[in-house]
Amino acid sequence: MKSLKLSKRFQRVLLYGIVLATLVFFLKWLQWNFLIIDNAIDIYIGILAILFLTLGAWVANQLIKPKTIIVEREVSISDSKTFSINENAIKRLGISRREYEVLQLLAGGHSNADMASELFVSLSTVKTHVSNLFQKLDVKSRTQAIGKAKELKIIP
Amino acid sequence: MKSLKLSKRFQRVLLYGIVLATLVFFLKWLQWNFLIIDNAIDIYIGILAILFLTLGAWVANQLIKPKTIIVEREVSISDSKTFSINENAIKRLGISRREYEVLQLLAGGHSNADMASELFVSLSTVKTHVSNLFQKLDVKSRTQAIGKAKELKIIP
DNA sequence: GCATCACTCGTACCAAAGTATGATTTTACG
DNA sequence: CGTAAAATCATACTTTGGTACGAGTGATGC
Repeated sequence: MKSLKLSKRFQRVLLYGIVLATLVFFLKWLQWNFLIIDNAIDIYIGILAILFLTLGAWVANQLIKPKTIIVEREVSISDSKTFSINENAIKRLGISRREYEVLQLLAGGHSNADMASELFVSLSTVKTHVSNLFQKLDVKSRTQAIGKAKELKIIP
Repeated sequence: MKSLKLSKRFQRVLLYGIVLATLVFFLKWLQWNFLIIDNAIDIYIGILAILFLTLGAWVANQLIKPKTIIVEREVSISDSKTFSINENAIKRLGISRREYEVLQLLAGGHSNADMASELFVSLSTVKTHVSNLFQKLDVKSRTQAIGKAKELKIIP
């Protein structure tokens, strides 16, 4: 990467050199021509001035470090993107994998029967998981469970 | 603001004009001096070139528009501060004041009996409100009601 | 091999949630 | 003043949620 950059910079410097050389030849030619016409040196100087002025401007434009103005713009990020699961809390409460699945469906508004179908288990199994969850979360209903789970950042 | 900017720009242009005029006088003086020395025109041209090259570079440096880089900085804004109640949705769904109170307690994880105590009404009244809420929110359980109400930004 | 844990399922029972219907009282508005 | 919407309550009923207890299975690790 760095060698490439140096090489590019070298190429640019070479280009400037060639341009300058060409310019010098052009000037010599101009000088030769205008020497014939007397008192035309002012015109010659004018052309020369414009040329070098332009050249200087161009070179400066090429070489000057871009003046950067950094504008910071606040971007609102919804919590849904910022959210990260607090796996620590899950472990601390001793919530198992299956129980966590149930918790997610629970928070999604599914009934026990729905979850049973979704997870291919019986209704009683789901009830057991739910009951165990309530004990671990220290709540007494699914609505409270949802609230607490969100508080603990267990679910989004 | 705009008049100030224009005035500043004008001042700058005026400055450039003065510098140029001074330079022209200087050149004339140089020309006068070097005419005495024969074949010294090359030196004269060299000085002239360097002068204008520098001038061009300087002018370019002054005039180049600063490149503006907008950096978007991600700033997390918590939803709690961003949140505003969507009263429009409440009206659209025809949710009454009392029903909304019930909805808030509902989302807080309270049971029907709890809400009855809290609102000083009977259990059946709460049930009626809850049932009406479900119809208006088009859901079948309190957990779904909470989810939908949050979706619609009716509750935080 | 045995203990432990996660997962599964069943039964039984009670509490709570949810529905349906009807009725009364308040409140707000033209 | 009358009326419509909101709020209240009751009763009866069905469904769902939640608890308690027991029990079988499979995987893991010492």
